[in-house]
Amino acid sequence: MFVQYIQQEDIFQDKKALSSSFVPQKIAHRDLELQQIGSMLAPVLKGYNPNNVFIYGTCGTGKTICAKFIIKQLQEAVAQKGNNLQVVYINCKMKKVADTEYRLFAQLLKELGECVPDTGLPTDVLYRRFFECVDQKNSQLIIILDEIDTLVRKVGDDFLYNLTRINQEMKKSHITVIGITNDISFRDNLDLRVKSSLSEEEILFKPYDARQLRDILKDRAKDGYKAGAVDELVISKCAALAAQEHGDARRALDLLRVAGEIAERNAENAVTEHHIDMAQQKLDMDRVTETVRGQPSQSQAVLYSIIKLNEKNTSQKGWVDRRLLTGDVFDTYTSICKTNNIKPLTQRRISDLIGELDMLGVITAKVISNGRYGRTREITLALKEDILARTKSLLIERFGV
DNA sequence: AGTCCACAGGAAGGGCAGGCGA
DNA sequence: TCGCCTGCCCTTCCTGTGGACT
Repeated sequence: MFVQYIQQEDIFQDKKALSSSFVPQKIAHRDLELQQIGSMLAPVLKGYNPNNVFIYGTCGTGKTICAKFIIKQLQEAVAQKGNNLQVVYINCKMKKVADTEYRLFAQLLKELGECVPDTGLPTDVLYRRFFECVDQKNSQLIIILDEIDTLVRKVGDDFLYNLTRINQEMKKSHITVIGITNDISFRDNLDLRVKSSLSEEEILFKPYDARQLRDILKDRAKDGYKAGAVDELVISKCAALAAQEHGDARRALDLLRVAGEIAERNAENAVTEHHIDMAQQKLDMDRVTETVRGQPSQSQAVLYSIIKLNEKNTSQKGWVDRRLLTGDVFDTYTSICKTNNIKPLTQRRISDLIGELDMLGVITAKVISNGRYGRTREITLALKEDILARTKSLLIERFGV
């Protein structure tokens, strides 16, 4: 069964180079930004304390990769001088890892080599242990908090205040925070007290254009694919598609990699434009179905009721009020619960679940006012036809027709 | 100008599971 | 074993809201 697979010629040279988390030797079109971050962190080399740095920019603009790239170089330079520098990278979006204040500090302690239980300790105990651990190390500590806006939105900005305040109490060490966020207005929403204690520096990453994406893809394809496996046309197409998605380089790399996987699976030795189209479809499909599958059954029931109502509305002939409102969704949801023997949640909770589905990009929910007929949310599905059909069949499997 | 609707969404707290230390 | 702590999911209660209607 595997003979064919083994005999088949590999089109990848180093697949890791096509992953968005791979840090390349050279980062194209980010010279200025790299220089800015570098100069902000450079005081570490002379034993001074750098300011906190905040990096803003939409998805796939190279924020994380640039931060990691500079940190790597800084670590090498610091090692040459014989100073002490520790770096901890934490993605605040990682569920069950750093999505609460407790988990963030538990994770920081774990990264510093301390043993901490996942739950059970009072948060102030964790703070004390963290403080003691950092101060004992007698070194500079750089904490990179990726997607920091997610955590602030969830638990508030107190932890940032506490994190920066620790510096005032420590005698031998110093903490620098590098916050990375997609939310341009992140800083404006911070508490004044936090803003002043952060005294941060800011850098904005602009989205890549199609030409810049093409250069990035070319570099990566050179490392990732064997010679002749991808041509200029294929790369241009990937770049153009990703440029439409707000210049997202991560998306461009995913497209290029998945297209290669599809070609490989079809036993072809080169990636074509057709493979890119298939890759795009697959990426969209995977994102949605995985999201839906990972939701709790109550959320799935809410989504199913939205799909059912949407279908009912579009199948009706003549003029009908096609708007889908929270109340309608709740009614359908309760009947689905009834037939499936699930205890229905309250309307208040369903309102939150609708908001969560909106955040996930599966639906769009806009608050509207119908005058004396009340204020509600107008809900529309945000799925393409083929993905909707797949999602529907997934939910039918779960709840029946 | 005031009323009213159908919610949105904030705040508080309950119940549960699970860990720690005495 | 018990009390205290955590996170998480949920309910209950409440105030706020925008615009059609009176």
